[in-house]
Amino acid sequence: MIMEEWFEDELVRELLDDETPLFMQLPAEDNTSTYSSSEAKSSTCSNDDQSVIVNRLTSAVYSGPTIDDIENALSVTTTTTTHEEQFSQELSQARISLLEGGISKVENKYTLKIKSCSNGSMADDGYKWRKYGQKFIKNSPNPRSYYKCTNPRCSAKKQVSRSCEDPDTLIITYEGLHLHFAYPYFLLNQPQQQQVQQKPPLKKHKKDLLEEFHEQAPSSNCNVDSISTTELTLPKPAAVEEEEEEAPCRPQGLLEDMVPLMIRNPSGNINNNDVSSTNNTCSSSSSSYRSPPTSPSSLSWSPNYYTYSYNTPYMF
DNA sequence: CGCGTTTGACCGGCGC
DNA sequence: GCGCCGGTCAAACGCG
Repeated sequence: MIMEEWFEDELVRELLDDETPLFMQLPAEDNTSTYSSSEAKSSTCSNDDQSVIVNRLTSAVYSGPTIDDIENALSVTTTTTTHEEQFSQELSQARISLLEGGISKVENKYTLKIKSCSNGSMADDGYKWRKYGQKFIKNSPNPRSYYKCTNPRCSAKKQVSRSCEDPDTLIITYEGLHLHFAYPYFLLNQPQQQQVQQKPPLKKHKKDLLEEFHEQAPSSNCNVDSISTTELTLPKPAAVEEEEEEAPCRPQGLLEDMVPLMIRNPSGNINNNDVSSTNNTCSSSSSSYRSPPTSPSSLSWSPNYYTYSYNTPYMF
């Protein structure tokens, strides 16, 4: 499945970025025990690499690509530049590391196993969810809760249940994407937009991007203080910026943003620093919101249903 | 009063 | 066909 491969590559790409997930970042007042996403961040990829990669990934998707186009764009064997070759190797190596680190792909879902907070609330992944159901699962003493992304344009869902083996471990299964974030990359079908897209995106300073993001999401809550730098580094097509009002495509983050970021460390030593940071963001997932919901869109996506199991020594 | 949660009913898939 | 099970819906409820 091409799209699955794309998401998998995205996952690995995220893992290659040494960035802090939104919900792993400390509040502004307390960032001493963990690395700062903006300061300590030292991506393994250069800006040029990232530009090439992002261009490669995005242009392959939203320009109405054929399967061949996507395959060519994503192929680790058909890269033509040394940058891409290097990144492909990194992708492969990181993928291997992920698998060795206990992450497995099962039935197209992202399944995260994390230690819960003492108060029982789940990890804050930076999105606002609405609980729409709860079920008692057979052979499990713990009910499973069902959440939907509150963004009316987003079909992302997640299920939260407690592990039978360890009551402190939450099992969060993400289904689908926060696709509204990706709209800018999927809606550009017009030639001029495509042309713009295929240009290397203009790199803005992180500060500028941060300000831009704040302008876009003024009502975001505390977590906006620590906006995912992944989002910030993603290029925002100029054409989209110009047409944003007419066709609201405000980024809110991809599922790939939070899941792979949560499992940032492919070698499995996601503890200590990151864990301490999650401690401080241990609020209900419904307590934060990256950006206000926008108008509904008919665009929906059949969930790219990935399963990544991840059992960490998290202590929230 | 608005928003989010709770909870029971309903539905569809699957196995027997 | 029937029952089980997981997922979804929607009315009722609670809270700020």
